Amino acid sequence: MTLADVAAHAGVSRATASLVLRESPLVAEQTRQRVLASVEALGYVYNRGAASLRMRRTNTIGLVISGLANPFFADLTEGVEEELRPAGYVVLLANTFDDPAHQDMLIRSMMEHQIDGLLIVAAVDSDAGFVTPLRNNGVPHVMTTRRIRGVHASYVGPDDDAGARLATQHLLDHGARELAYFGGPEHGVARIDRVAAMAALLAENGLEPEPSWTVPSRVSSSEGYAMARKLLEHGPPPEAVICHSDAIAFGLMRALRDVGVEIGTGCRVIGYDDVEHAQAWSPSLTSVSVAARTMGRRAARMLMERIEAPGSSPEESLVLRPSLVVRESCGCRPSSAH
Amino acid sequence: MTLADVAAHAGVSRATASLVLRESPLVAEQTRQRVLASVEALGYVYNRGAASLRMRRTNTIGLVISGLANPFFADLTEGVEEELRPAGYVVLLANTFDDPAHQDMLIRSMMEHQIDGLLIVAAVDSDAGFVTPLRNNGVPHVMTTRRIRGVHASYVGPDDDAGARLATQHLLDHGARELAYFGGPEHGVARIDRVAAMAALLAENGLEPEPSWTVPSRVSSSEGYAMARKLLEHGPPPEAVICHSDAIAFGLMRALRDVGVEIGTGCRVIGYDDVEHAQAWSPSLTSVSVAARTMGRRAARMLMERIEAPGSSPEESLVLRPSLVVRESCGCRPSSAH
DNA sequence: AATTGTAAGCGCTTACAATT
DNA sequence: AATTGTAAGCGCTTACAATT
Repeated sequence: MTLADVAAHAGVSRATASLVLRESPLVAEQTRQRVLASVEALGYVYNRGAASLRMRRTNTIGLVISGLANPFFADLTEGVEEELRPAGYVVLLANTFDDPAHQDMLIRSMMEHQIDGLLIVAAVDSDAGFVTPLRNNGVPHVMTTRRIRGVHASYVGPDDDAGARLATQHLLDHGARELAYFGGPEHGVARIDRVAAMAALLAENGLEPEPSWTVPSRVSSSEGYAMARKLLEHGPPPEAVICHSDAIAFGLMRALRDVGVEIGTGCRVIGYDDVEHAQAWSPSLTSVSVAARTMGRRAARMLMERIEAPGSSPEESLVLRPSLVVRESCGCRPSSAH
Repeated sequence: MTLADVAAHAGVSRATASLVLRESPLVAEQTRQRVLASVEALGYVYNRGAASLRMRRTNTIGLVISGLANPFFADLTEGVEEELRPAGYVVLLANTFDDPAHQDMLIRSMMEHQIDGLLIVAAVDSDAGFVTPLRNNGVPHVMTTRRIRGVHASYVGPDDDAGARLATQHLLDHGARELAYFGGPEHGVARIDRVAAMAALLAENGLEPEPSWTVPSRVSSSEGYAMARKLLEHGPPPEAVICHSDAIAFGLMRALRDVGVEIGTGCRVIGYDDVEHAQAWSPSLTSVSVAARTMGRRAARMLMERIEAPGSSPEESLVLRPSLVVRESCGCRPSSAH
């Protein structure tokens, strides 16, 4: 069942049939109707692969994510799709599980599928070389969420400096003097930037981050829990802690509960990402919100622009300002929790 | 940069070059090395689209998900990928946002991309006709997680009857007499099956579900919260409630807290899905676990088998038995919370 | 002038023939 | 007998020619 069958059924040439499918104005209304009727009658399904080969464009974009199970990335993925679908693109999704070697494989596989462009949340410990094949083959690409040291490519991500300052300032306003930045991948640029921003703001106030609690971790609630329990064996928590993610904050809060520290007074907690459940937790979690879905949309839009304007377009960087969603865990008592 | 270039560089024909890429044993080791060296030297990237057209097989499978932001489906997606990737498949992902019309579009789009098979978590209110185009065009497909009334297709999903009984029995063992099934899409088969199973088991004990709390809802913590708050205005909660999802349970627990009901004593709560944060919540959430990742793997495997054995294979149905992960919210006090 | 058809080609694979 | 090459074709699109 190919276009040739449709053409035969409608009594026109394959060329004409193709023109009506592509909605060309060159074909007479009568003929158009006839062809469309044949498509319907035969239940013809367009072969986009064949068309892509001929047109040298697949209308497919690759999305490489470091960990889909993280709701932050799931949201981002939804944003990407929302933006790309209406524009006629289809997304090829792949998960690296934060493994750089796997990531290299996936990028290669996507290139073999002739993607028109690539969106990537790079694995935390990516080697800077992962973009080389993309650049060499002129595949438009944009990185999002995570910056990798040494990689120069277009980028859409959160302003980590601003985010960390927002949280730090709020805690200082609460009168806290001992602050820590808890968790996050050790060499991740995000963690490094946020810790630096926090330290800078603290320094302006004659303070410095609590070293024993300013430690890296993997990003999950169970990791946050385990690490917090260990630290709590050696003494009480600092007055306030900013967590690298909401998941880590959930783990930390559970650990604090276990040892009888009251959250918001005994220890002020702020999370990062403003995940859906932050609101339902008790106490509800104050969190730095970076609007994952919006970020996905912006990144997708930037990629499309780069695909349209090939070669010429200079590398660009879009940084989104986060906001602080204030709830209870920092010690505030909002009039209504919801 | 095509295979022809590689062949020219290596001084062989395109046919030979193709044979070495496809790892045919027909070509001499020397020639093989020469071609591989040329591939390397030229930085050649295989065009899988062209090969697919010729071979009439794309090694691509479609995955249509009703809502990726739900961590349950994100896990499932990871399971699917884990299984499919090593087998040489690439997954085309699409999100329906539970919209049947959008779902129909996506399925069509995937068929145009010549997917070798389709895995689908159907939108809750899917029309039974959504499989027709797949069947008509002989596209192997398997449904997972959700069963749609009137649709006959291969399926991998949880045993909702067993899951609901597990939770109900546990609550009965705690001495609870007033039980409710809280939330979930009104016409969803899962909710209907679970409520029926619960009612059956209760009937054996001379009881019936608490009607005022056995109500449908959308699946999110904020919906669970809102609905619970509304019900709590009219009186105290039942002795025990099984929630349609962990997210709903989180919302419910928050609402109970707000009005001063102690969870586990004033009201026993059991969730469904055993999401990661169930463990970190306080109290930690007892939940019916259906192992989303495993389900994804099984569904992927079934699909691959159906692709290998075309036509012949009869429709099949694989049902996975869930387990009850007992924590604190039901009133148990496990020796260690983690 | 408006509409439709011819023919080549996108980058591969593979049956079969040809060469050593 | 072992290895390599020839040529056709997968299902489309599109420049250009041909027809009315």
